Amino acid sequence: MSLSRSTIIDGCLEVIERDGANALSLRKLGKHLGVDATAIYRHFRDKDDLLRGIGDRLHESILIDLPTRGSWRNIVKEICVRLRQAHLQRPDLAAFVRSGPPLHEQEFLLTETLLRHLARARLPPKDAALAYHGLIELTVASAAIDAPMASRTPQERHDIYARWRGIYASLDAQQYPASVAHAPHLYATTADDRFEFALERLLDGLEGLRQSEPGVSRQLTKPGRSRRRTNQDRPL
Amino acid sequence: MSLSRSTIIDGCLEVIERDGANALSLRKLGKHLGVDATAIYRHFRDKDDLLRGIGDRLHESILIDLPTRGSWRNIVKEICVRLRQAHLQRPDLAAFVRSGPPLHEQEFLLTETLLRHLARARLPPKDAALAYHGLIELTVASAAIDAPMASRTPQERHDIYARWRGIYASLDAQQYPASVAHAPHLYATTADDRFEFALERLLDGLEGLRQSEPGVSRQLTKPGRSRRRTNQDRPL
DNA sequence: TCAGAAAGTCAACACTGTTGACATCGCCCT
DNA sequence: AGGGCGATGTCAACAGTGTTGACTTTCTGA
Repeated sequence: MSLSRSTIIDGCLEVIERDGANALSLRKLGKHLGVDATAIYRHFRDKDDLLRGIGDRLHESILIDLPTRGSWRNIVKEICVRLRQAHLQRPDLAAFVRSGPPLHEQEFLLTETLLRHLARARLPPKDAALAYHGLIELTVASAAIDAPMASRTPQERHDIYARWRGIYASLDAQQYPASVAHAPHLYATTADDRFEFALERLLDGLEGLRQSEPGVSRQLTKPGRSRRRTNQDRPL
Repeated sequence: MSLSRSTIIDGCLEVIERDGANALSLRKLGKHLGVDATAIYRHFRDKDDLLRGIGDRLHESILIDLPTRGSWRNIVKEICVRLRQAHLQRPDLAAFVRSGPPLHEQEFLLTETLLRHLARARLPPKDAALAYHGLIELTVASAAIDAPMASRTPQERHDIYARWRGIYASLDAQQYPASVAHAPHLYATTADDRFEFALERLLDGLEGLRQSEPGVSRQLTKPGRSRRRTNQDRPL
């Protein structure tokens, strides 16, 4: 039936689109492709390999047309936002990223790009590596948490968030004063806004690690935690 | 055999301790408890219910003996570290946290405690709520990512990380200069250290949102956080 | 052309969560 | 004390999963 890694992954995405990611089984995929389920094993070592392939496919969209000029902060943010976007589309994607280091070209390119811009921000190499890990973890992870919600309609999301807020608001004010007081603001914005808030704060923290330019007076960098607000960036 | 929700969860933790979390099946659990597998259905509606029970059990350890005095920052950090620890023990735990708001008393208490200390740090309520979401996401999520590694022996982890570093180090230096340059620092510390780095940076960023004490000269707070409005609703 | 590799098929294995029918135990009420 | 009755544990079975080995077909390249 002229199967190939590429056409199989196409089929996966169609099945996932239709039945959800959790419902993807090899037998169902085989039926969808008009092929025996085990034929897939001629192209992928096992299901993990297949899922990884799906992951790589989704990663392709992240780096295309990425602006090469602009503040390091904006570009890093853009990468993270896109990475999150890709992961939101396929909830279970995190399961593979989770399990290991980059194995495909797209992921290597992503790592490279991220590290390059962190170095451009004059983060010491060690900090740049740690920042890379932190950014990836926050991004991928928050996507994994938000994915189930992303698959619902905006109306459903709104209702669900409202209900959750209500749960907090109706707690016993004696026992849970802070929860009641903050209830109006919990789940009050979109999941994307919440992610961007955390991402911005993480980036704020990274700003404090930047080394001053070699030839310039270095009194600008404060040793402790500064809340310097350097790059005033426009929201891409 | 005098089964109960509590003793079953005990058995779960023992099996998980021995065979890893992914290997927990009802039949194996039944054998461990000296009981038919399906007897568990007399106490839990289904496996999800059982896993939720395990989750709640693990959350119990987070707040006990939590220092009540100390800087908001240290306490918040301690909560997050403990929360991460709890989640690392049970990889699949994230799947339920993921799916919703607090459902058990332990989680309400955790939210309350976290919000209280964020308010004590003089974060505006709206920011405190967003900070709460961000801290939870980073913590739970990073735990979900690191969990598979946590179930291995230190020696195995060391070897695996070394291999991953090697992958980056052996990339083509022309095409991936930043990756090669940073290779020695990638996966160079423990996952716990990487998490703490990201957490510290996030906390750094939160420091910048603190309001000055009412009676004190307020020149420390910068007037405008211009960037806060991103205003574009992402489609999802 | 024709050998040999690649690709697809089929049956089977060892698992998984879950359900319904059956047996048993212990507790409450008269 | 005895009768019921619900809670609990047992057993067999179902539908589903990923995966493997042996078999057959198809295609390619020397």
